[in-house]
Amino acid sequence: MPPKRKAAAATGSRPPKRVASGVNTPVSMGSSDDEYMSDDADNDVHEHDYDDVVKKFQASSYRSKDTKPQESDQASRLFRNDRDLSGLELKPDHAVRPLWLDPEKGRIVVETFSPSFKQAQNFLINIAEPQSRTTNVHEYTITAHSLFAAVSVGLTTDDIIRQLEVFSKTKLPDGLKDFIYSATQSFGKVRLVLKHNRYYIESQDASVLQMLLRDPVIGPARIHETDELIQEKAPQMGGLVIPGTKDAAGVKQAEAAAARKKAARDDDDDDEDEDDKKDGAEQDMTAYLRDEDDDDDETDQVHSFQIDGEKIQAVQEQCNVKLQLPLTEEYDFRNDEINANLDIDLRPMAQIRYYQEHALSKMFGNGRARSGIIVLPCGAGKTLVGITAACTVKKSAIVLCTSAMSAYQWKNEFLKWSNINPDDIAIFTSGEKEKLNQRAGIIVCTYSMVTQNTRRAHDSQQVMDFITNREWGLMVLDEVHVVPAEMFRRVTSKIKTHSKLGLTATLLREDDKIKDLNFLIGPKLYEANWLQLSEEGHIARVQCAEVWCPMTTEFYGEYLKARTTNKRSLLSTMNPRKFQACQFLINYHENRGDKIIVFSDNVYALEKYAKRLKKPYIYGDTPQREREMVLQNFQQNESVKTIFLSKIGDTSLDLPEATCLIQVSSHYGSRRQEAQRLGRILRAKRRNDEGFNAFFYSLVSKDTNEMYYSSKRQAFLVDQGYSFKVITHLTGIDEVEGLHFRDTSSRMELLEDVLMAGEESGSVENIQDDLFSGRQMHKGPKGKPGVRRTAGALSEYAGGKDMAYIEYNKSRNKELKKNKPTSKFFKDIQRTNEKRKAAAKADQ
DNA sequence: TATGCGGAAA
DNA sequence: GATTATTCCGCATA
Repeated sequence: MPPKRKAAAATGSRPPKRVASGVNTPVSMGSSDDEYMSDDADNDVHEHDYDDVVKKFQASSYRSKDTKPQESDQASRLFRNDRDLSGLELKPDHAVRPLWLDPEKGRIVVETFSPSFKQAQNFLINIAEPQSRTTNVHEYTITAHSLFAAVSVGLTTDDIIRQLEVFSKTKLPDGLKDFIYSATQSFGKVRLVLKHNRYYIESQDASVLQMLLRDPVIGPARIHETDELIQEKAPQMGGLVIPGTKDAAGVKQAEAAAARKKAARDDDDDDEDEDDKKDGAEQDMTAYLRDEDDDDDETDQVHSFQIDGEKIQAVQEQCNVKLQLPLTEEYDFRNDEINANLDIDLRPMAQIRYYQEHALSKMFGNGRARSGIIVLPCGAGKTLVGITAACTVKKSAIVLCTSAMSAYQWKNEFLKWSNINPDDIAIFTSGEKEKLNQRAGIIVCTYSMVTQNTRRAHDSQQVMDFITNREWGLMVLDEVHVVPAEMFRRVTSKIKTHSKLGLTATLLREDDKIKDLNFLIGPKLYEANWLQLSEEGHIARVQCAEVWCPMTTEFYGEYLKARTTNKRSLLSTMNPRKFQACQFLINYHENRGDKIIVFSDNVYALEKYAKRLKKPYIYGDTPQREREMVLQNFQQNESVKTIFLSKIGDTSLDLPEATCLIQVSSHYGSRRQEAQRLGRILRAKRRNDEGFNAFFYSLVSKDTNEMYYSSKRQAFLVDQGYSFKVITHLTGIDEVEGLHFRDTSSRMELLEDVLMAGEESGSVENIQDDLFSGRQMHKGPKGKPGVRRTAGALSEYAGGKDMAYIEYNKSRNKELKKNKPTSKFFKDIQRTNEKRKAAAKADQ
């Protein structure tokens, strides 16, 4: 039975204000939070309702593991027929409405061919998680987090309900409605603020704070100044101009500021919708955004208590995940008198694109800086978004990136797009430690520099102190999908910042940590549609294809015999037919005038392919100088049309010349890697040429594991709307001049070579063998390719010995795991194992 | 230049 | 269904 909702409730009417006099005032969350509850006596009933609804939806859509359905529910489920949509009457004009709502799962299906699709999409992107986007139908899910994101960008509960109602083909199911009401009630009530280098939890409703203080995690995190809550006047706000927007470029600031408030809200719909004719129903839709400032102006008092900066993450997690009461982080930077202003503005030449403006207006929509994540495809101008954000806040900013190289690029972009004084921006990496003397400035550094926990070089310690001891206005986290990792998440607790902006192209990880970003950084504020951007010419159009290469009989025979996955993957990568396909494609595209990048994760294969085709290649061990030389030649030298890259090239290598991409081997099924590789060619310089197309080939050996991985990897891109063509035969491949491995003997030669390499990387035998032969390991990538070896009696001995070693560690692992099953611990054991192995090797 | 650490992945 | 174990890569430091 769906929980009842109190009718009077609905609209934004404010609950009677409660101000607790002391810590001891008991208060229940249900009552204090519930705007439509006026009667305290009903508390229990309502609390139950709330739980029930939330649980129901969590169970189905968000965290199915955490909730056990009640037994009564389970039974009733059997008799109920939820899939029967006959109860949900279609509206008479359902044909023009694009949404199907699944009441049970919080799932929303939108028809892309509907006349109001664009509007619906714009709206859905705010309130729901995209699940898949295919040609005719896109699928979204409403979760507590997606609703939080919606509320954070300024939508009210009513807005959400009303819009859903308008777009839906059916009457809005009560269950869904209740869920939205329940979940959104608590949002935006509690803020995390940074003042004078201290963190405070702040709310207009003191009773909520009292409730938080009784929480076993949050309570102990409090720093007691007094037992009383702090009370102060709530800040006021005014208009704001984001630099680089049409408004800012134009006339007077004052005028613009006034207009801006309106524009920030209307933009959402108007920009793309101009081409659509609006009927009555749709006009409703554009009027939904409320005046966000109203809420805050009504109240003049806020209450707060201080919490330990060290425990921020735990508190945030507790609030977000356990209590369903996410902490809002908003930085009222214009009224920040304490931190020095930074003299920075966008150069007049910098005109930001509409989707960048959209993204930024989500962030600054109410005149303050909200923390959150912006998702844009590679090459769509993430950097410029970050820079514009910094120019809006005009306070000290810290930019974190994954590599030293990208730190360097960030600095250059800042100098290019903004008028910042070169003295006010510094790079902090192991290679470069520039000093920043000003009161306000920008530091660009790598994640690892900040997260380093072991002893530091002297000067690096100094800079680190400088970073940790001050208050930052804005922290930009580039490639934010790396942050959930155990190590990297430390940055958010170490550095004190008022607002955080996460940037990424692929909000994906293969583990389930991505949702941690919700409390580590903030909700997702904006996500662009790849296909739409490429249709509009902001990123390149891409033809994706999967080339199926049959295995040669010799190779497939060995493939079936192979024991280790290692050997198997090597065999399928080195499949001569695949090599030929690669050669053919390179040949074909070089003649077309394309610049080609070939990716191979396997270093051995990379080297073989590149050497045989006489192309330059770069992998991890390639010295910096050689890298630069190769890259520069690729960009500028006509005769260098193709380069080979290992996974070194996955991220943050800017190669705007590349127009064609061939993937030879790609370990495993990482969707993120696939997407990021595709990103390498999205910024192709020639993308705006008439009829220009970039190409993305994935070479797959038939009937091997690669087939399975390949489909997994493509999942993300397919969801983004890319379609993969399958090519089973490359016409004209036999006419290629100098095609390798035409005859059996050369193929056998290759096979032998591969088998030997396979054994070597198969790990065990070669160690002994090498010592036996008395030869030094060939210098190469971690001793992989090179010296030839045979396996014999000795290697059996070695293998046996090694097995004993492995067994030993296995049991030890188990033992240790009993005591402390954390993955961190497990990792440490692995490390010591590896070390021991290396030591054992050295001993002999 | 070599070492060690941490991350990503099925 | 949770767990596993190996490989490569990049950064920071000595």
